[in-house]
Amino acid sequence: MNQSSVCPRFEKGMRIVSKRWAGLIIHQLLKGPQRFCTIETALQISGRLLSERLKDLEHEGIVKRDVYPETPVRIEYSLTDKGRALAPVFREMEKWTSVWIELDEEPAADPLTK
Amino acid sequence: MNQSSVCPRFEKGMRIVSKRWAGLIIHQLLKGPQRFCTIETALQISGRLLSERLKDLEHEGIVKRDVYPETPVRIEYSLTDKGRALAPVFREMEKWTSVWIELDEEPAADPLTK
DNA sequence: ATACTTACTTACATAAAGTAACCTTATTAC
DNA sequence: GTAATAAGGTTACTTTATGTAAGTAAGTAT
Repeated sequence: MNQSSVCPRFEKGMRIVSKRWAGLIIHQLLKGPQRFCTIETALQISGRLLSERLKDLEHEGIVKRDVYPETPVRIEYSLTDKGRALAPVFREMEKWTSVWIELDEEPAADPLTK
Repeated sequence: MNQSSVCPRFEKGMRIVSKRWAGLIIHQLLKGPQRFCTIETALQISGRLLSERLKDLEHEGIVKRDVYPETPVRIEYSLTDKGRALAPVFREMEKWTSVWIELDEEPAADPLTK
């Protein structure tokens, strides 16, 4: 007895992409393949969660993990076709945020911006 | 010293919209104004969380709450302009899920669908 | 007065996220 | 050989968010 009127695929997709950090990680990887520490620094996410989330996304077929046995070892994360197919979603999201999102004064470092 | 390379507006927007249930609620309201119990049933979300999330979204200027003192009282939730402006994001998301999301067999109620 | 409906709240258990310290493999520095 | 550094994690622990169930408040309807 499923009362839900929401498309189950949409629901599942939303669960994957809107999980905390997942969207920002994908958005970051849309800029190109990157290694662990680069993403960690860019998003200010902890290693623990980045590791966990990258595993989730790899498991969902959105992220690909490549090991280059150089010295020191280089591990690059990139998007699969499925991941890259999310680009339009994020483009629209960027449009929306640039029009509708205001930052509450917070920087406190540059009073001239307000 | 903000090392983050992500646009703060994008980050903030993502936090709002990708919070658990927020996206599904907005998507649901894109179909038109609805009352509490309708959303509750459609999304299979608990009253506790729906109440909390609607308040968040109202606070962010995405959702509007209208009280009609009928009998019994009717309270309708709808999207503001800011909320409706998210439509293209969800359209792209729908496209992505319809192409890339597979449902793992789960229904168990209708074996003919597999 | 009692019951019913809608729209919430409260209280409590569980799960996820955040933080910090530690581990592993390899490489160079002393 | 021992220490120090670096990448890419993992473990242990605290805090916050989510899920579940039961309860409340206002306004009828009987």
